[in-house]
Amino acid sequence: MSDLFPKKGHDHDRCVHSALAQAEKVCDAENARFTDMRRKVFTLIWQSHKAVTAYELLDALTAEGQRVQPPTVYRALEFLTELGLVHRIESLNAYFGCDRPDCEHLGQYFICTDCGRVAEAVNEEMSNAVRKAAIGVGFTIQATTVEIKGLCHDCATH
Amino acid sequence: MSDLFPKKGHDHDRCVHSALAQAEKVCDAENARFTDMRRKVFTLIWQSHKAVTAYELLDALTAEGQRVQPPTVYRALEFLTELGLVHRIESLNAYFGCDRPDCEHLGQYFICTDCGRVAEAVNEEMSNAVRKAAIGVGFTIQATTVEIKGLCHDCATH
DNA sequence: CAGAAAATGATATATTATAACACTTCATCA
DNA sequence: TGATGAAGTGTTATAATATATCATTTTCTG
Ligand SMILES: [Zn+2]
Ligand SMILES: [Zn+2]
Ligand SMILES: [Zn+2]
Ligand SMILES: [Zn+2]
Repeated sequence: MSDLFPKKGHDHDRCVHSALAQAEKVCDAENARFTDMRRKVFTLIWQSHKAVTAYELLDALTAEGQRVQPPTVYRALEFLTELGLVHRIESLNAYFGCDRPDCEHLGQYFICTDCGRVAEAVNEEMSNAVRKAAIGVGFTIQATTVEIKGLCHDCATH
Repeated sequence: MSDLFPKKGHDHDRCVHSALAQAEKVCDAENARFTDMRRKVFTLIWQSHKAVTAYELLDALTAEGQRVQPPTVYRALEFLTELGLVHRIESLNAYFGCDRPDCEHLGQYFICTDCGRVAEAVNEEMSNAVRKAAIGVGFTIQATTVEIKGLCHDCATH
């Protein structure tokens, strides 16, 4: 069994650090500005491996002393999702940080209903099955979302 | 290529009629009451093969002379979705009628971004791929949603 | 028919998201 | 370097989606 969800007690600061570094790189490559606000929102999203709602981010910013309004958060989220640094989980109305922003995004997510963590899958077999199903019915794919809810290995076994 | 979306100019009254008959049967089998309000909401959802929002239903009911409040619509939707007569499309916050309420629901949907129609797929290969991916990462599935957006065959070729 | 359960009505409010316009910051180039 | 336009953020208002709570009505059961 491959590791999809990070191990308990992993060095999460390292996740955040690495995510920030990758984000810098992506922004740089895209000539996009990784402004203070965007960095703050991005960092807040990366506080955990859970998906976080726009208003949770708003509250967190307020708690930090920043008094921002919804549009500010939604603009940052729009920027980050368009660059693929953050993904939106439709069934949760929530956002979480992509840990491989440089890879192709297949839109496949495992969502643990117990611990709340989200993990992105990159599974060719699923993509192929979707593609094949589409061809079979004459459908031209623009975007696909696969949201799989259940129990992560940790939660299922503890 | 198999037909997934109904043909243009098909006899939609027949879709509605058949859907109502199936719904009656399901409710009967489940000892669930297919009340006037539930039937009205169900019928409104079946006015097209598109997904429809709760507030569109509310407006339609109002236009019919019924002055109902949001909870009334949401209750009907909850009832119908729990019985599998209606499905919720997460990425649209909208609901559409299941045309095979007696089959297993795999949660696979094709959504045409041009004409707005939704079609439910029942594709074992996709399900198997999802199941296999989950096993591969030690994930216990509770529910899966596959929402595929793009162009239906009609819209792609016209 | 009485009493309990289920469904709906009604009011209020919570949650999620966007429109519109003003102001500030930043990149660019004359 | 400083005018200029584009990009980003602030601010206010409001739209769109969804639920909590309690009152009333309808239906079922005995
Ligand atoms: Zn981590
Ligand atoms: Zn978990
Ligand atoms: Zn039809
Ligand atoms: Zn179409």
